[in-house]
Amino acid sequence: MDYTDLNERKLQILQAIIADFISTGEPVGSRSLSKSHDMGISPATIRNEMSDLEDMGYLTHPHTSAGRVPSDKAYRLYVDELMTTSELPEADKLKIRSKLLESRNELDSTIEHAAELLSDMTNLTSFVLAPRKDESKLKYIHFLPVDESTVVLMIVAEDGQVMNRAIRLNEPYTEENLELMSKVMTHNYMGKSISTVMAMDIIDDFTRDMASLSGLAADVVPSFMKTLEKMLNADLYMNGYSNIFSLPEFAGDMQKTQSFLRMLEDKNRLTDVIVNRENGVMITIGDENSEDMKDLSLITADYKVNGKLVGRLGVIGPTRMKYGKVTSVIKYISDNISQTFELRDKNIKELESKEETIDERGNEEADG
Amino acid sequence: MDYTDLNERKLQILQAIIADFISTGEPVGSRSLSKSHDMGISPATIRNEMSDLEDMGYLTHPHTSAGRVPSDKAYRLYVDELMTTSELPEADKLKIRSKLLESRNELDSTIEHAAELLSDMTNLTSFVLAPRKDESKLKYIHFLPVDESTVVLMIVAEDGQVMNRAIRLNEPYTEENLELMSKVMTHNYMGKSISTVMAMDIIDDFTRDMASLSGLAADVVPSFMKTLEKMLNADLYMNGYSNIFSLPEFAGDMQKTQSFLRMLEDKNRLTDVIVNRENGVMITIGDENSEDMKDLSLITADYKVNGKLVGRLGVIGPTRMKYGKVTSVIKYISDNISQTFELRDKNIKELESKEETIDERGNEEADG
DNA sequence: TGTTAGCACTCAAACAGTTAGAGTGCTAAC
DNA sequence: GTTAGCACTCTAACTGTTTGAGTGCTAACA
Repeated sequence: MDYTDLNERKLQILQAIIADFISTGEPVGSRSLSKSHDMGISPATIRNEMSDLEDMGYLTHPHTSAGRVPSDKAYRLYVDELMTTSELPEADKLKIRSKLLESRNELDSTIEHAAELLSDMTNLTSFVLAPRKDESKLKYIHFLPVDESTVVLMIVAEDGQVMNRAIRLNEPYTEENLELMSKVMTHNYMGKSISTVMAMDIIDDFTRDMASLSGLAADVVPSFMKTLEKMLNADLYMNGYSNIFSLPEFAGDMQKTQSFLRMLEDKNRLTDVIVNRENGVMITIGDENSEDMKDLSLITADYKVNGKLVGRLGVIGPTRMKYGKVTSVIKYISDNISQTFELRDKNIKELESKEETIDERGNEEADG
Repeated sequence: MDYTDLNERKLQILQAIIADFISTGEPVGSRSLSKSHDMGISPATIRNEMSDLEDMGYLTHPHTSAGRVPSDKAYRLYVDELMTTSELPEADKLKIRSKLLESRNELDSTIEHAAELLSDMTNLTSFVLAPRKDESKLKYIHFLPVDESTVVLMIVAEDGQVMNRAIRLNEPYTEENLELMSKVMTHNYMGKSISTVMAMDIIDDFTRDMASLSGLAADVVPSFMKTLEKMLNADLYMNGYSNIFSLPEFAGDMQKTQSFLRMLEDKNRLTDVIVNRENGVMITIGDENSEDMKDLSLITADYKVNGKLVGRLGVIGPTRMKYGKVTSVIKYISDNISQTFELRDKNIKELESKEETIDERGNEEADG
């Protein structure tokens, strides 16, 4: 977008207003602005500029005698043009690195840790979407006996995702049945993406390749489909629900707090929103979001495992948030998740030549 | 406990006060009490009795000129002696049955549904603790290859619980290695309870039975232990966080709401509390709980799968709750989970013929 | 012409005073 | 033992007032 309608001074004033408002949460007035940011012009002049900025839609006015508040448009400008994304302090970086490395052998806990870090460091509500699997390919399908009427279905994807589900059967089965099903289904679906398989006619495959098992199909197929669906609807880890209580915009407003929490409780909806975002770092502000989030901002970023985009993480909070700081944190964390999981491959090569020892020193790597 | 210190009339008055307070949330005064419950004595007499009840610790007084509020002791008496647990209306029963049957082939979703039902019908925050596995026995241990440096560890227990975890290895492996590990570990640990295995010296077993794999042990053993631990720390599903916003005791009190939600966010702590409760229906009121829940009440019950106690569900909310109604709902749901999973073996046919009618009617009112 | 000082005006928030209502505790009479 | 009556208490709701931060406008100034 083009912001040539704003001259240098207007930009400067707008930036000052946004900065002040972000840090205090109070509408900022001309007088206090001219005091705090010593910019060599009088409050009256600032007022004139503010008035112009309001006409242009960058500022609003809660009521006649209140200070100015940045509009969503102003935040957009700020994020695109004015914001300074400062480097994260070394202490924060260290904290992130060490916490992520702590669990680097376990994908799931890494993801949980990432959510914790994110909400702790931004003081907002964070979420991490575990691997996106639309295009991940199936590798095994396996049925395991549990008791006479229960089996476990296990699906393994090439990217390491495993999902299982207990299925209660209404018909008896034999171990041979399970073996056969496992083999045939693995053969039929391996190497195919989840969405491809979901579009196939599984029942048809059953009757063609495992006619003797058509009785089991009735029990197994729906669960199989649901499990695939669940693999697509990746888990959403959330953290820091109650952080909003420390924000002044929610402090007095039970209504607002309630609707925020209600919105967060609808995980399917939220997952949907998150899944459908653009890749890379994406910031959406206020009314750029859907109706039920029009007072909120979302910042998301992706992380990779082995160079492939697999998951997404981010925060949600009021439009008044420290965009610069938050963006830095999110970027650093997502890069670090990716790195944590990429290092490994290189490391192993190194390891193989050097043999041993890295394991003990494991904690200090990922430097630089 | 013995409540012989209370004569008939005191009991009657106390019951009336508790009933009124539970339904309105407002302190109840002598005058309004004598009006609403026509008990043939004057407000003055009631006042005298109230004063006695206060001396005995059954009532408290927010301030001089306010009505009386039941103390935790009063609720305890109410729950033990006075409460009437009415039968659940048929509509509610139907709703519960049909929703649980909907997912009867999948243990996990049944549990989720139970939590949803519970919070919907009590308007409180509900939780369901998935199967308790302290004593469940291991059945298989299996390692699956994913890529050159990742394997999936899968542990299956006799009760059908499956847990898996991706492990990243710092050493290369071969499929034969995995086979061997799977076989030996299954052989060593099958039929043993999780806690027994956790107490064993796994590393030692490795060096004895799979000396050639001692290199892998360093990567595998910690993850194996953690996975067992995770199997013990059963998942806690929660539902209805935001229900408390509709309760007057929280409505004006941000502080209280915040601390409630913060408490709920500490899932480990909460799981601990729930795990350590007594079997059967257990109600704990106010200061009978630990310090951080001293303004709250908990009601829990257990559910069974195949006749064995496996999980626990319940609600948490202010001490002012509809103990009778809530208890009925919890009981009905827990019995129904147990039944859903037991019925199966007996006469599935019978169930299926009934199920059709329930299913149809269930769908009408499902998901608004 | 852009900048500034001054001034009238506005509004929310904080404060103080008042009233109404619901309640208590005590006492004396029934 | 029960009750009516009464003085007293406290909160919640309401009123009016003040204060302070802010605006918009106008007229003077560089």
